[in-house]
Amino acid sequence: MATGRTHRPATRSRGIPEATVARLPLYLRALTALSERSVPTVSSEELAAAAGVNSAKLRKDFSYLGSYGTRGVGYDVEYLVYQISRELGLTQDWPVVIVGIGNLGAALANYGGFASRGFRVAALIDADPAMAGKPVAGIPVQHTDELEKIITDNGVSIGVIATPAGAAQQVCDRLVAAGVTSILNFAPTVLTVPDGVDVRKVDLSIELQILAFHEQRKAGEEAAAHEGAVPAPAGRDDSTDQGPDGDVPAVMPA
Amino acid sequence: MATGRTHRPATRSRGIPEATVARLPLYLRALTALSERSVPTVSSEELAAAAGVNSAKLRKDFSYLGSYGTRGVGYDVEYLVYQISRELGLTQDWPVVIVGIGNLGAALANYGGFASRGFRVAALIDADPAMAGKPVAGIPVQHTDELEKIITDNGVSIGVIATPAGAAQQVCDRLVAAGVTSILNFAPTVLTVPDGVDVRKVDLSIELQILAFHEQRKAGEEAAAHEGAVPAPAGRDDSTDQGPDGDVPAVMPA
DNA sequence: ATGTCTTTGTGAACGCGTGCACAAAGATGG
DNA sequence: CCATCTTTGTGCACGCGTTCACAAAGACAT
Repeated sequence: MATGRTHRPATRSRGIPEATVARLPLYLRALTALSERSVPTVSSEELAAAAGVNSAKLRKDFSYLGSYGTRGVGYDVEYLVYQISRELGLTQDWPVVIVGIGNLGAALANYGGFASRGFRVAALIDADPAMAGKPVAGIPVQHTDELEKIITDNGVSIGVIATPAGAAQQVCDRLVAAGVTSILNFAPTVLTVPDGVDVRKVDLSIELQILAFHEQRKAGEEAAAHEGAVPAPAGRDDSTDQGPDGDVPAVMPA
Repeated sequence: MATGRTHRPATRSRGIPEATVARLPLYLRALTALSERSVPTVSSEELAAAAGVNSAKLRKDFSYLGSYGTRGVGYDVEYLVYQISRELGLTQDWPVVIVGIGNLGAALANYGGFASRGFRVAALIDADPAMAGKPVAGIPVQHTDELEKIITDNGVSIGVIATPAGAAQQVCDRLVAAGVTSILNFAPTVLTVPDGVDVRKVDLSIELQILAFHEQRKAGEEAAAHEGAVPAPAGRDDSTDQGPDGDVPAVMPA
């Protein structure tokens, strides 16, 4: 996963496990696709395949919501779409603000997945005065000075931070002070927030590093297998010989 | 978290738990910051605070890598930076390709966090012929026809998919067929890949939906607390009265 | 050299998440 | 109305991850 909650606040809620909540949007997407194809019912097996999960897990997940299936038949697609939407809170409108309209912020503003699930971009905010008034994705960018007013006027409770790392904590503090209680953070920083505020982070660099780890491991195992030797004790990949390990630190720029 | 592995292949590797691997980049970032401030050593307590985790967890994580600390003193910052970098495979160069140069793809190409950790953008690929040759982030966009050649010529093993959902699986198949074994997927789709290929996904819409769930829960609890009543048995939020629940499905567009 | 003090490294307990396997439920056909 | 067949819902066991709590290890002062 590319994300992780910070600290773990009141995670477990009304008996619905966090892991289940994280999968509900996946089910919802698969169900929406079925709904568009006018499929009336679906079995746990089929839906699980579409969502890429185990069918037993899917059934257990749904059991936390209630008994919405019919034995011998499956689940009613439309009904389940509604139930999951309601459980996730998508039957209401969620105004969000995006702070930091750089490349990423602009991409987020243009992202269709936001609007299509009840999320409405209420405002775009940037610290650069030159950006003010300039429309991005059809919405004029506003200056950071307006942040507090925008939050309160629109009743915004969800904020998206797409600023450079250096500005993220400060922006976060202002968002929280103004009333935001959920934050989606794209800046590569650990945000500190008071209790009761949820933070989820999306960190592109971390995702790539995790992939690199597994990639390196795969390369190491393959090399070992090719040489017909026992797996190297620590999985070193000395194919690019840089001398023995544990020598000069390879420090990275930023 | 915004990400989740698909299916769970050979997760556990050389005894390093997946959860630990996912945190190593976090530690690395904190350590790099300390290194830049020329801090020679750091205790597990300090570093844990900087990374936003529990100190016991951090020590246990490090114990999987080896005994790199000194009791009574802490960890040598430079040495630890090197050890984690090596464990993550960041001491070598990882050429990556980004497929789908829309708003998001362009943002990724410009993202500094890639280059700064040993990841090199080897090529940008898009299906739109009009994009071909156009430079994005200083790199000329190439057409999808060149995909296979680019992969093999550059020895690319990591691919980033930033295409629309409809094209993602097809692009994924071609990447895998050409030799890519790790994929970072930004398209809102479940990708199917053969064994031995790792997929991590970043789904902005899912992250927001998870936040909305907790946001709704918070709102519900607060309302219940204000009325001095027992918490509603199922946490319904009927403030926007739409009649009794379980009625008309509120289907979403896309 | 010896004692004290700090901090690591880890054994052990606990809780959550996952997956198996099956009984219960309902549909469907005779 | 009964038998059969499909599919759900869940009890149970297992394994991973987290956290506590403490012994061992080393630095440092005397």
